[in-house]
Amino acid sequence: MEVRTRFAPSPTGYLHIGGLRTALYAYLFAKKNGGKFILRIEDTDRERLVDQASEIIYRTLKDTGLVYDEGPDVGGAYGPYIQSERNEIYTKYAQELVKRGAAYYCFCTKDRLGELHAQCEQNKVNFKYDKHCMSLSKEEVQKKLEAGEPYVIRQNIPLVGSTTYHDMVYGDITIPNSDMEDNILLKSDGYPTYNLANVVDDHLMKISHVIRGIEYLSSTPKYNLLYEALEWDVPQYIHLPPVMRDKQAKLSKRHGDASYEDFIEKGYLSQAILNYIALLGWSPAENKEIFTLSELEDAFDVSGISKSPAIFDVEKLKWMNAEYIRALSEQAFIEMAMPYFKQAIDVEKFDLAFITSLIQPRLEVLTDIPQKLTFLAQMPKYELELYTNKKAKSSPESALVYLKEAYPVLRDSADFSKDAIHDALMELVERLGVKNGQLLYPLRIAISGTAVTPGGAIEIAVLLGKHETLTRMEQSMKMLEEALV
RNA sequence: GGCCCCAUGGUCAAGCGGUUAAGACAUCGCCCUUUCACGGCGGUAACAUGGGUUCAAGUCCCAUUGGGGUCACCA
Repeated sequence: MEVRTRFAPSPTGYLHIGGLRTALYAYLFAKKNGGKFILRIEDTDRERLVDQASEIIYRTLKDTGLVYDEGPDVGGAYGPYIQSERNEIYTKYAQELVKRGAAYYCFCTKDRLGELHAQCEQNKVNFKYDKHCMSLSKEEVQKKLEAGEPYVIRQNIPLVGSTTYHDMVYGDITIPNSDMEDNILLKSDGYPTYNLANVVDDHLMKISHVIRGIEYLSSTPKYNLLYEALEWDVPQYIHLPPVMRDKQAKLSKRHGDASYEDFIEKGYLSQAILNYIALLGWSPAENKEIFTLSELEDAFDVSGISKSPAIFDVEKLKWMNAEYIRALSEQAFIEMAMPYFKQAIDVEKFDLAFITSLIQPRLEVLTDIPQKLTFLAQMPKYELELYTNKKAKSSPESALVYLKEAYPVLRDSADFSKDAIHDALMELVERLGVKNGQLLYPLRIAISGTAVTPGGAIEIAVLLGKHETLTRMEQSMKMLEEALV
């Protein structure tokens, strides 16, 4: 039988990191097994719909490379793939379930349900619908229906016994039937609830493996009762442990936790995010961490899925992101970095390839680029104390001495290439009989005005060019002279 | 609270009855070095607790504790 998995988000906002991981695993499982990956939009809750949320889902899946074989915007043989367009189907099966005695019409008002709730609370017992409307005769039901009374259709759960199923990661799960409720399958607005819709759709769309969050682990027996009532084959189940923000709380929109798009905005690479979340709750058979999507497709296996919650660790994501940034080709890096370059410098004035060679290995996120380059656009005001560095044996006094030595060397250097400057300055170092740092450290400060720069004095001088380098040195020497009088 | 699930360093995790209990991130130290990174080398750091089973338990069973999930006309 062909493997078919699905990702079935509800369009209530951006795509959350946990949701993305679920999509990833469903995608990987399908690809690993030569199957199909399907996208289905679950928009039966008309009140929680968020405009454009579906488009965000399509876009994110495309950006990350999680290409779905069937879906609302790409079509397929089992559509429509948007639940709100499938209402007749759900109604039909809800009625079929009633016919088979697995469901029943319920006309209870909100008021009566409220009373029931209150009673249960008073008696300190768990609320459970009391099957009140099950006692209605066919004729009574028919009469109410004809009178246009609002109704829902509820699942008829057996009062005794228990239901067991096998989950591919959690093993056998058994739930006493008495702990399940007669949930609503079809709402009074005519839309189905998840309880009905997921079963009907997964069956009709021939989903072989249901991959979803652990929040469904204990309600799955209810769905299986529905499959059985309809005489349908129950799919395989793969429930996934949650992605946590910390030990206590799940990653959630409500707490302002970052979404996929937030991470992109913060300078993370799509593939780094994907790679990182792949490892959150799953570990490969071989001891390896950096994977391309297609490598993941190959390596993914259910046996590596963990059962316990995984805490999202931004520090590790940062490290992985840095790995991905470093692995970028020069051209690819420049392309991705361009918007950030433009924030800090005039890109026409600088050798971007050279900047790339300096900055690429020093980056964790793309958004760090501007602050690392601002000193190039304009010489910052700086404190004399910057010249003090114990390891380089540098002080404001020594700085002035060596700057005065370096100035003519640079001024007279016809060739201002990296090699030429390097050789000229090294010659000077040798002539003076000092350590590299004694000369180069203050030079770097003098032309950058910055404690930490991507690259040393020589690289920065090259970047700045001869004219700007000499101008900055003159200014710095002047400042030192005035301060050291 | 009922029911279900889970439990190895700060974090992700390997381990599937016999190991000096991997690896990665983070952290610390050293080396490299003109700052900062990168890179290299090394260190600190874990089987929640108590009972069993067994010649032998991180690995199996039970309990306790802790954590998560669920108990909607939400998914």
